[in-house]
Formats: sequence, C-alpha cells, structure tokens
Amino acid sequence: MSNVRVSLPPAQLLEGLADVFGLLADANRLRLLVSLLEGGELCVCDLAAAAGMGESATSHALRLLRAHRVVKVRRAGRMAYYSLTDGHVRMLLDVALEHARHGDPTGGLDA
Amino acid sequence: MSNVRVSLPPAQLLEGLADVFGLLADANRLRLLVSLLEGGELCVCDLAAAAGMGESATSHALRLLRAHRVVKVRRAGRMAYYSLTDGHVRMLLDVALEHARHGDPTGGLDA
DNA sequence: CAAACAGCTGAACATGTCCTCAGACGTTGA
DNA sequence: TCAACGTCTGAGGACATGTTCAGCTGTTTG
Repeated sequence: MSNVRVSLPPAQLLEGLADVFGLLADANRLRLLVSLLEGGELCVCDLAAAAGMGESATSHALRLLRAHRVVKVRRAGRMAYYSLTDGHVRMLLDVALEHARHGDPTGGLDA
Repeated sequence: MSNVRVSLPPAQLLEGLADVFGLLADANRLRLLVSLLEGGELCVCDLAAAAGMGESATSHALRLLRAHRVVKVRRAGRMAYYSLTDGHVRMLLDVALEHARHGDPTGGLDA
C-alpha cells in the first residue's frame, strides 16, 4: 500500500450523482428525455409513440423521472403534458448527445 | 393523439449512451473514477482503500470499467495501476461534478 | 348516462446488478 | 523453495430494475 490520500466528495453528493446517472442509464428513458428535449412539451401517448414503448411502461418511466424532478407535468383535462425541468440533467443530456453524435469515431468509449 | 413527429437518434447510439450512464450510476464506481480523476494513476488496493470497498469488489468494478474502455491498466510486477482513459466519460464526470459541487442549491435535481 | 379515452397504479414476473466468499494465478522476498 | 502479497475470477445469493397485465380514476363525447 502506498499511502495515497484522495479526498472524495461527500457520500451524499456521490449517491445523488449516481442516482441521476441511473435515470439516464436506460435507453427508453433516454428516448423519452430526448423527445422532450426536441418536442418541448408532449403528452404521454405521444411520448409512448415516440419512444416506441407501451403506455403503461411510459407512465412508469415518467413517474420515476417526475419523482426525481427531471420532468414536470402540466395537466389539462384528461391529458398530461410533460416537459423537461431546467436542471443538471438537461445539461448532461445535451453534452452527452452532442459528443455522441458527431463525437470522435475512435472515441474513448465503446458501447 | 397529436401527430407529433420527433426524430430520435439511432437506437445504437442511445443504447451506447445508456450503457455509459449505467457505468456512472453506482456510487462505488463513481468513487473509483473520481479517485482516478484526482490521483491520476492508482493501484487496486489504493483504489479499494480510497473508495472504502473490498478489493474483490474493486476488481470486479474495474473489470467492468476496463471492458468499456473507461479506464486502462498498466501492469508492473504484481501491481496493476489503473488510470482514466481520455474520453467522453472523463468529460461527463467533470461536468457532473462541477455542477454538483458548487451547483445551484435549489438545483434541478434532488437525490 | 354509457362508452371511449388518457393516464395512473400495484402486483407479478423475468432480468440484471453488485456484493461476498472461496479459491486461483503470477510475483516477490525470506 | 515456500509463504506472503496483489490481483483476478466464478459461483452464489440478496437486492434492484423494467416490463406486462389487469384494473382503477377522472374526462370527454355520442
């Protein structure tokens, strides 16, 4: 052992960070979020169609994203319109997408 | 239904993105990565100590990160020195940490 | 009102994840 | 050579995750 001292961020911060990354760690949720990033405000059935997933699964996914304040709802009659909450997630999404799209082909990451 | 057309990135890109986020979706792995971000190049036992996890668990985690080209190894005798691969992950880590540390307190994300 | 609609929810099930344990390997030092 | 060391690995089990299914609420329409 080599007496290395590394000062890590507090556990709470890391757990929170891991949670947020966890929300982005699912292709279907990414589809929903990217749809919202482009579409602005969409209802559940449109989101389901866009992401190609069942409406129940979509609802479950949105529930999760909502619980973490990543998306917000506006209810109008029997419709529920979802949109992105301004926050870190939006930025992470932007950054990740930007670099994944026309990113380095030999890029540091595979898939 | 409202005839909304949203053009999503190809499935392969989204899957890959989700995979990468998945790697960051664990507090222990984050600890390892942040340690490497600060420490530069560390051996398994130091990483284990820094992250406060067992050496077997550390090895398993590093194996995963290695398989995805997020970290690389340099072997010297019976030691294995790990370091970050330059790539998207490093940037995502930087961005996320930066904004999580002195980020907005009312921030767009909870935990 | 009744039926269709949009969405929400909980249960059940299948997968996946991450840890520990035990043991293996090659390396180093006595 | 033998034992300690650093690391790696597979098996096993506990736990989390994501989907579907069935049924529910509230809203609009015929």
